[in-house]
Amino acid sequence: MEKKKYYMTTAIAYTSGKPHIGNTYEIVLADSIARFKRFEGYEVFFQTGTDEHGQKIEVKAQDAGVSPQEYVDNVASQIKDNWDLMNTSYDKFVRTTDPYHEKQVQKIFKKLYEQGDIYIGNYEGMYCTPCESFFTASQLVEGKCPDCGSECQPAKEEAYFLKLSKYTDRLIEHINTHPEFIQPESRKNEMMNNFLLPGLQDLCVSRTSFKWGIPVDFDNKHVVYVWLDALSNYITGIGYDVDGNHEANFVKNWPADLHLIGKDILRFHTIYWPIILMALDLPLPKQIFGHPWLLQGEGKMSKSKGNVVYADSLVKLFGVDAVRFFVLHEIPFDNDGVMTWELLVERINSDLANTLGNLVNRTISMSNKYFEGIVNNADVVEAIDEELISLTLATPKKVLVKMETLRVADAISEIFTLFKRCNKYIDETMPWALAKEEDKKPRLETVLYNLIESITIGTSLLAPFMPETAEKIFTQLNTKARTIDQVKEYGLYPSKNKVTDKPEILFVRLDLEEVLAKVAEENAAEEESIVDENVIDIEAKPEITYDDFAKLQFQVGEIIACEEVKKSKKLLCSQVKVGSQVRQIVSGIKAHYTPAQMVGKKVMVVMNLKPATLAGVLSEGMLLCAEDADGNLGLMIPEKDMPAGAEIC
RNA sequence: CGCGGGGUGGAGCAGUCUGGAAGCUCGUCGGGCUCAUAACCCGAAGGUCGUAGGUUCAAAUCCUGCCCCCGCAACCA
Repeated sequence: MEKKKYYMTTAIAYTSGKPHIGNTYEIVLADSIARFKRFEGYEVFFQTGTDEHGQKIEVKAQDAGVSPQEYVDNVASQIKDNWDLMNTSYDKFVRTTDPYHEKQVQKIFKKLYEQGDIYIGNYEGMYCTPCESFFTASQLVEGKCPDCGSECQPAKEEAYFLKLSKYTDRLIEHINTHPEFIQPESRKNEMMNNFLLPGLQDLCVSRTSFKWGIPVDFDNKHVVYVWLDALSNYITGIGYDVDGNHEANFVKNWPADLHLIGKDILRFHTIYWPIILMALDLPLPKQIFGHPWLLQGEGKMSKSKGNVVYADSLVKLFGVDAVRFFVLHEIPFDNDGVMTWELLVERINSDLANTLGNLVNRTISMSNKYFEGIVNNADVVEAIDEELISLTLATPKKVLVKMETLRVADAISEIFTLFKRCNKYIDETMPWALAKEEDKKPRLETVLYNLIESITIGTSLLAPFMPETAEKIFTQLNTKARTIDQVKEYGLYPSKNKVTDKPEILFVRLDLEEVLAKVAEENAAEEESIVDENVIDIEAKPEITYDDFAKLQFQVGEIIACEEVKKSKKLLCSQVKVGSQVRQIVSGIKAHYTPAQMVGKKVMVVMNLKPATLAGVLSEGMLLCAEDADGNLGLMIPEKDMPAGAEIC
């Protein structure tokens, strides 16, 4: 019988830097689903990879003093190593710099252009020269660049656009008739209400402001927009060909059964990607699942907070399967999960060491102690066995049901419920008491047999999530993983089989204090290595003339009053005395100064900036601050006391 | 009235769609057991399910107002 195919992908990872545990979560989640589908009998093709083009990478490479290709080669191999470290069973690792991918993307672009879905037009907008970026009128902040604040000029640039509007109705129709298309469902409403129903603007799908991308082959000034490039990997990676000479893999596997992605990029996958596919006349993927995020302690993990955790250091501390277990178990379904060292240690101790590890250990120990490791089903059944057996047989179905809707955390919980029941069964049957009476030996054999059988079935179900641990348990029990059909039958463990005589501890109990100490040690070591790099390089702006400079008027201002701007999270409104006049100036520094701290300070003010209204409050100038890499702001204050109004020149 | 998520015993969560005795894990306290990784098993304490109203025989669950927290967006002159 032909196996049913299952094609799934993760998002491809952007190669701007080393992946942290949040990125790693996605690949582990995907891997568990892939392994489980294989267990269920599907022929799975599991694709992942890296997204390697774009301005950001061009800039990063420049900063690092290497070519973009060298830069992405390096990061891509880090990412791949990371995926391998987590023991992920992908079938294909795509890189968007792979020649076959680049070639197909060029062909896709050309095809869409030739059939009129991509047209050349003018990108009209406000152009910021220093940033080399276009902005729409609504993005601009009072005529200034939202990124750097410099003056933007209305400008036109030749660019290619994808006609989204043409396919909007079809997409809305598809989403409405396929409730499983966007998951979880709450995300579907978000996409509908925010983007689709208000109407889509055509998407600009080419860039001329940087070079690191796939060139448009019939118009070399342009490179293909990174998202068009990146999304295409889902078809190019399995051998799509624009001219129809597809590889067998594509014919077999498209459409994808699942795109697993982070919830932040749902818009690209549920709107742009389906439209691209419609334009290519290809069927749409069956399901797009936007998974939640793994947060660490207080707030998101971020480099600036110094609390980024990388998979490799976690693996070093806890082992691959403990990390896999934690991220899978801790992220429910449509809520973000939180990671703290306390939670990590708690989960490892209570679920892995106590419930599972100890269960396997005590069971094997008893087998050795009472029967030299020989397991035998003497078939001396008592009523008490029924509960264990029926739960064991019910568990596979429960797990299948949870996995059907990708509720991985719930599926794992079902398996651990079974292991807990096994522990209880030991207390109920009291093997050590049976061992004291010679004529109870057959009953004792049966009890141990039941335990080993239930553990074998539970472990077979656990294997997709914790493959290494499952393998260890099977080795200790001297048996193999059951197939999907074999877990539905009780009593397949062969009688007279011998378990290992020296069971190894599967998971060592951890001491929170020790773990925290190790973590602190590692952090300290890392900080030392970066401590002397406390300088910042920013992107250079074009040279200006003295005349340009002379246009600016800076003066010392004294803050005589300051209050928070209502309805705003970041803004403070200050009354600033400059000479004989008082200016009202709004600044985005609430996070760094309280109104009380502001009052009395003599600061540097840009006087001749066009007044603007921020959050409904008039601002007649700008207070200058220095900003560090973490976004901390410090006001510029004259080194000597100067009168309010003194010119800065 | 920008969009969205959330507020359930000390901590972390499920339950809310499809009203019908408030559940899980950890922690605390008491007990049991000794095969095992001070583990395992049993029991107890602890919650007016954010708040104020409404619908209902019955509300954590449905409706309305309000308060608080967290993302994103917008403000970062």
